[in-house]
Amino acid sequence: MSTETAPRAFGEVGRRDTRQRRALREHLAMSDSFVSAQQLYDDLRAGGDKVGLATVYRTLQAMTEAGEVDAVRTDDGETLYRKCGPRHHHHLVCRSCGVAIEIDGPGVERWAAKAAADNGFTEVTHVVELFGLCADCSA
Amino acid sequence: MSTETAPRAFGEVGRRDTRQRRALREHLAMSDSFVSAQQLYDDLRAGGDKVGLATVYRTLQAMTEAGEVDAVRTDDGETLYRKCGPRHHHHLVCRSCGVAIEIDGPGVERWAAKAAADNGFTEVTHVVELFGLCADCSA
DNA sequence: CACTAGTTTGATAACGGTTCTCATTCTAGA
DNA sequence: TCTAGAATGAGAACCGTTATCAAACTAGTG
Ligand SMILES: [Zn+2]
Ligand SMILES: [Zn+2]
Ligand SMILES: [Zn+2]
Ligand SMILES: [Zn+2]
Repeated sequence: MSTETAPRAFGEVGRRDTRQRRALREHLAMSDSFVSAQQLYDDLRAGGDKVGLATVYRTLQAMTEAGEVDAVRTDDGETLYRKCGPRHHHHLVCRSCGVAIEIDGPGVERWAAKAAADNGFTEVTHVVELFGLCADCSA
Repeated sequence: MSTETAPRAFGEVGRRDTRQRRALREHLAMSDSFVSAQQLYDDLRAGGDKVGLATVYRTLQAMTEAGEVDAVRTDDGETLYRKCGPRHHHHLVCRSCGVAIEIDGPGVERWAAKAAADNGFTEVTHVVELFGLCADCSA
């Protein structure tokens, strides 16, 4: 017998619980700002955690695919990551400090779906993000 | 006297009318699909136009800043360009062939503005694009 | 038409963020 | 305690894009 069951063990991503993944998850859980992989790498190192840059990138990518974190692309091509709530939402992100607010747009979802249907498009995904300067950074 | 007036001469971008810029503009005017700089470069070369890659990038960037063309970023980091109508609009873009339809979303504009205001954000811009498979590519 | 100042071009090097490589380390279950 | 194989990390490779800078070209001027 001994049929293999779901291999998932600890965290959501991957099957093994490593010091590096724990550090990353903890760091992300503490912040409500979007951060880049580089930034995260620097922060972890500064905090005494020994992590490789490749691991940061790999884990972040895996977490994104697993839906554990959200990712947005900045105008200059950097990808920023954030631990978000589980429901579908969009973001209002500060270009200066990265702080983000989750917002939902029920109308946007409907609008997107209708536009897709009206034009015969299938497998449509939408990218809907707001970038600006938060109250603090506006001052 | 002889006060300098607006230096703009021919096209919208830059002040000189060159063979390369003409070729680029013509090519863009003929297509309603989004294309990458690389693609554009290959197409122009294949069509007999001698253009340098740097020039394609430079011109496309300038045209984008001037509002002469629209640009969207794909998931894999490429920037695609398209000659669009003058009014503010969003896009429904085919992931496979690049063909795009201009759509407007009055509700989206209002929603974005309200979210920004409600949260004290200033200088807010929105990125709202729909990606899918067009009717042809769906088959 | 000839001349020239200053813009534009293009081959190529450099850049920056991200992904790949692969030998070594570590985890989790037996 | 052992071990299979998952995970790590230093550095190389990658890839779209931008910078460099001498040569070519444009658009006025005389
Ligand atoms: Zn989110
Ligand atoms: Zn801010
Ligand atoms: Zn457009
Ligand atoms: Zn809009």
